[in-house]
Amino acid sequence: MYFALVDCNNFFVSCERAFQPDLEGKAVVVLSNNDGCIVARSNESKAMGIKMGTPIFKVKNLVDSGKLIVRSSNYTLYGDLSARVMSILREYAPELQVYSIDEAFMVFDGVSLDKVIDISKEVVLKIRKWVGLPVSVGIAPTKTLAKIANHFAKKYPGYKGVCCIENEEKRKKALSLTPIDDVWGIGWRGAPKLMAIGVKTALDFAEKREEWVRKRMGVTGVRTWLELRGTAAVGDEAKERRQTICTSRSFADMIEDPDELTLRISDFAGICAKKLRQEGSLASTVGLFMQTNRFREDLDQYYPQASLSLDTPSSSTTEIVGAALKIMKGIFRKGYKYKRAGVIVMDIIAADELQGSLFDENSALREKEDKISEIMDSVNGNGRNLLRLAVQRPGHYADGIRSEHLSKRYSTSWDEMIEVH
DNA sequence: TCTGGGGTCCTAGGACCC
DNA sequence: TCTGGGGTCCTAGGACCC
Repeated sequence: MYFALVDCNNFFVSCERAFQPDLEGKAVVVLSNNDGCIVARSNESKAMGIKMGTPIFKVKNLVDSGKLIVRSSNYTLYGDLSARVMSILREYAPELQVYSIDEAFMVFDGVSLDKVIDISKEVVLKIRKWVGLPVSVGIAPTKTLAKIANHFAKKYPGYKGVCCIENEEKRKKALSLTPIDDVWGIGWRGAPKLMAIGVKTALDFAEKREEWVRKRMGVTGVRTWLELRGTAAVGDEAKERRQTICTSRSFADMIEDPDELTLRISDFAGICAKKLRQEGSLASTVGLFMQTNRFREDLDQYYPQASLSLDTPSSSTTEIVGAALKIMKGIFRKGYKYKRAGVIVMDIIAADELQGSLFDENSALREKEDKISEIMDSVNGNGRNLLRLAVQRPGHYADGIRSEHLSKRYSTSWDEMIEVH
């Protein structure tokens, strides 16, 4: 059994470059929602010492002097290119486990190593040619080792994008060259503790005894330990239905006005309802949180949160929005400046699992609402929110989010595709 | 002045029950 | 006033991931 981890290099930056080739070879970063901080870096910007998560204002002088190029995040574009990559991988892999927007494990059971390597090489060339993105592949008997192999494939051009850890000798060599904080599953909090007691490389860690690991790092630590030793212990997390869906944003400005906040929260709730319907899911509980600006120590802080159970699991926009606003009425306090809020839908079940409740007097109304929601979905495609509930001001959501360096919607808008091709 | 968003899993501790 | 022990369930918070 082999896992081949396919990972797009500097994904968001590479997506920008795919449609704007003059960005090749330059230091480029992509910003988070709201143009807040850096969430993707090209190799050139990494080499300049720019760290993940840096607030953009801290490198303002580099931007102003033209040494660093900035793009707002364009999730429509990234989502579209991701889908193209995944569909190519599905042509080659007997089983594909999509791990995130830019990563997937191809799972090969009973396929020879030579064949796995050949396929991986072909995948690298094909994605480069057909989607325009550079990808790397790491092959190994466990996912954690595949991650490490992938790291080598990215770091050393000699591998031409494909690196394989297939025997004991290579495994030990690779682990001895991997710092403990580069290991998947060992976070930035855990690594310093391990370093302090002399565990500096992945190999140091893998050679500890199981009880030693369990005592210090619990069951998750043991899982990583097993994987590093060649025993697969990480399952397919993506396969299961999502258990919560959250839509949250920071606001460009702080909000005090409850009417204003009502509009934003309605938007978030509406997006949650739409995501539920897209997945064929229903939520039983709706949660809401609001936060003041934690960086403003001069202002009073308030971080309320609460949730509400629905009588019947639902994915209706009106019901989810209604619940979120009801919670808001309960936790809103005047006099605070809110910087962030979010709606979470929880206790999710499959829509076809729902047994009609005899006590649900509103089932006819509910059916009608589902139809209304469906119509809203079909009209609201492509990010164009034309039809909304009365409470949701048209186009309002985009108003509150800063996005000053946005690339065009190359892959999803006709006008802009014509412009490119 | 400006500081992301969306997930999962595990654990400790409280509530409650017998 | 004393005040066991074990089980389950729930929740908050920590830690990790991209």
